[in-house]
Amino acid sequence: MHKEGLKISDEQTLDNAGVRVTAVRLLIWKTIRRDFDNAFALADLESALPTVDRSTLFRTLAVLTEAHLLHEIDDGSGSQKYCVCHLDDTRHCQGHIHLTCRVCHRTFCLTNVKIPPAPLPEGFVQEEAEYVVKGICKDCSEK
Amino acid sequence: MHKEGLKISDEQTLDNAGVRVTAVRLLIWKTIRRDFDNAFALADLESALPTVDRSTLFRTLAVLTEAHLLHEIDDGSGSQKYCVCHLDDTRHCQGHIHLTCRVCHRTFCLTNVKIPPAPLPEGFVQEEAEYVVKGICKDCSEK
DNA sequence: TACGTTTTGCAACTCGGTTGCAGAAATCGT
DNA sequence: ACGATTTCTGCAACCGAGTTGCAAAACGTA
Repeated sequence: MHKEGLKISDEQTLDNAGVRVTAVRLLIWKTIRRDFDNAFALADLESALPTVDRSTLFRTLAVLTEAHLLHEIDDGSGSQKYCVCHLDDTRHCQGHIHLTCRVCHRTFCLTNVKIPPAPLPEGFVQEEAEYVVKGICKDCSEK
Repeated sequence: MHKEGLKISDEQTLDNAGVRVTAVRLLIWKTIRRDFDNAFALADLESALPTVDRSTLFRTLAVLTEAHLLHEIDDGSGSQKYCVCHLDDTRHCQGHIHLTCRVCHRTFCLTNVKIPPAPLPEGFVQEEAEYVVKGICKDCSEK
């Protein structure tokens, strides 16, 4: 079937995820895909799309997150980050660790490095976990 | 030596950590020790000490953190949390995992559960790490 | 006690996030 | 294609947490 090779349009991506397609949403989604390799904040999207209102961007990010097209990252920077989910299946792409660089302030998803389990005390019911490694990224440490 | 048993005064705790002792700082430190078993936010301290100005609390928290009497936790709640360092040695008590409860919003330190190491990509220089488990704590899940 | 230094309180401000509401756009039924 | 209904968008205003400049108060030191 369409495992690789066949690319679906951005319109279809939204539609498949159950997101109603509008002109503004399509513009936002295309911009995210084009401009942001790594995690980005609402403010980043704001500068990339100065014509669209902040509240619309905010609400659209919520919609895309809800639809599992984005996932949220709390990298400790004080502002919520988002990242495109790069997994084939539509299930939550949570559970991987994130890297954040103290110098360039970029945050990366290590989608293939799952969070190692930790021993929890009796009675605590785990729902999710966040594992963020802070340090200096390859690019910045080489300079 | 004084491993257990001998308790030092709050004044001495501050002094030993290199924090200049003032009436307000002593009050703040005693309040933190008395009222907060778990992680607390600036806002919590504010309600516990309505007589002291927010900016003073804020700056004192920074001083205490700098002196390694507190450590900062980012539990994803959107507000910075602090927790008393319970280790004997004065070295950074970082490196343990934290639990945060979705129901009661309390955050706990698992001081004896170190963050399990994760494989990092070539070139990334790790400095610190944050591992927060989100879920439901014992108290809340038993209800 | 008088001096220089540090701390504190006040006020104001920033920044990211969030909401209510009215107009615009999309959707639906005919 | 049309109006009616629903949803989305932009504006404006607001919120909470954090942060800063500055003058007054507290400290410590001769």
